[in-house]
Amino acid sequence: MAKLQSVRGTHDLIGDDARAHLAIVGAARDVAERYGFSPMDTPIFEFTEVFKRTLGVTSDIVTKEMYTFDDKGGDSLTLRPEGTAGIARAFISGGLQNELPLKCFYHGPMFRHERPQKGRQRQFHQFGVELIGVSEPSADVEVIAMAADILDALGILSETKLELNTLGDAQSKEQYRAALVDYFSAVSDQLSEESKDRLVRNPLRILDSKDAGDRALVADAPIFADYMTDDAAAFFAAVQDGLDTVGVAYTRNPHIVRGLDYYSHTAFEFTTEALGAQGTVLAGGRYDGLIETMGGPRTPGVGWGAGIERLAMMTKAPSAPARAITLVGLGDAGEREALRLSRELRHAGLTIELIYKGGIKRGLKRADRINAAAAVLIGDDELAKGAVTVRNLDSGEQADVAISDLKDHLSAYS
RNA sequence: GUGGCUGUAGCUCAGUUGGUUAGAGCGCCUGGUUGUGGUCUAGGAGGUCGCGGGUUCGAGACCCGUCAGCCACCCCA
Repeated sequence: MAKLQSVRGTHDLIGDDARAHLAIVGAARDVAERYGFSPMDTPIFEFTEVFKRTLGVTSDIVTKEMYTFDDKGGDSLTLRPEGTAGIARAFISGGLQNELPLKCFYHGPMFRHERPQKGRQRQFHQFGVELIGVSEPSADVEVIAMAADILDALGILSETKLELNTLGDAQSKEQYRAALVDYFSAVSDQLSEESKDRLVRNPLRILDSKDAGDRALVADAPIFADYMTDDAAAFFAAVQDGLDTVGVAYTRNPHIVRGLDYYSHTAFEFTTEALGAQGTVLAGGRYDGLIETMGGPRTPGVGWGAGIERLAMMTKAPSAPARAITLVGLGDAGEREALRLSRELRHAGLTIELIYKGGIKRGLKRADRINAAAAVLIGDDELAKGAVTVRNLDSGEQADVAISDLKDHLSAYS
């Protein structure tokens, strides 16, 4: 590191970029609260075991993408790569089992050691929701409908497509997996190198391969529907019926495979063509086995996570903040009065920008640059009369205003 | 982890087959205007040419390495 620079794949959020993130979180939160979800904030690092156990030891995230380190006490800790595991851990260790259903939302930074590209950073931000303790398909429907409402609130729902799939229950999943291994093993010499690897680690992934040769093989592969239990099929039918009922459009995509091992039944992604290769903007599913896997009581759950950076790339520029009024103090007495007035006027609800140094010219120039609505000139001439000069920066008109009337006069600008 | 493209001023970029003191626009600062912004105008500041090594009489340019950015693969939000 020859030069002071940010760590690869990390990014500073400045001004409008930071504003865009806040706007997305704010909009998502408003919708989530209307659905009866409450905020929840868990630590950004956990014992490594929390993620190893839940995400599946074969997943790429665990095997090569986690920021793991030993702390001074010798414990292995990991910066969270996603949000659900921490929530599940808090659910178990925090005694929340008696408050079912638990409906919560969260947002914050996540960390994954991947090669950066468009829509992908090593530190990125997610907004997510979890609904824990409800095994009915209406929970899946509600959580998906909320996602659609949030995208709509952000004005980008029409640019996305909801893709829906089911992974079935544990039994369906296991039988199908075995069938796939049988099928692909017989033709493994025709598979791409990557898919040969997938065959061992995660055969479902082969279904999602972009390799042309793989795709030809996938076309004749066993289909999941033939291996689904009646219960799993009924559940999926109920979810689809529910989405139809609430009016959320979707397309079936049998090749959607969630990357994290804890998913079962419903899996879904909101995708877009607008962001290049990383088109998934919000994704989630049902994870009925997760909490039990972690050592808690058997408790169902469903939720999703959304990439705030990806959403930000799709939303328009955030609405500009309120136009300010600048206070330009001239001379010692004027500067002191400007300082005093700045606080008084802010208390009155006005957006005040104080000019810290320089004369009137510099003050007005700065006022212009920040797109202020008006400038208040406070100098010896004015103070002698107990007044100030208010200049409308759009029209150029000026008015003498008594200091006692200033608050009322300026309120016309906001 | 693999591959392709790219690193020159605060920003966007130009820089000829390697040649003397590295440029432009925007932005910034100062003056024209001793208390009046935007427009105009005159001037000014600002550069380890990402970093390290090599080739050469001579490197911003060519070669190697490295770091970073972008894009794609992988994977994922």
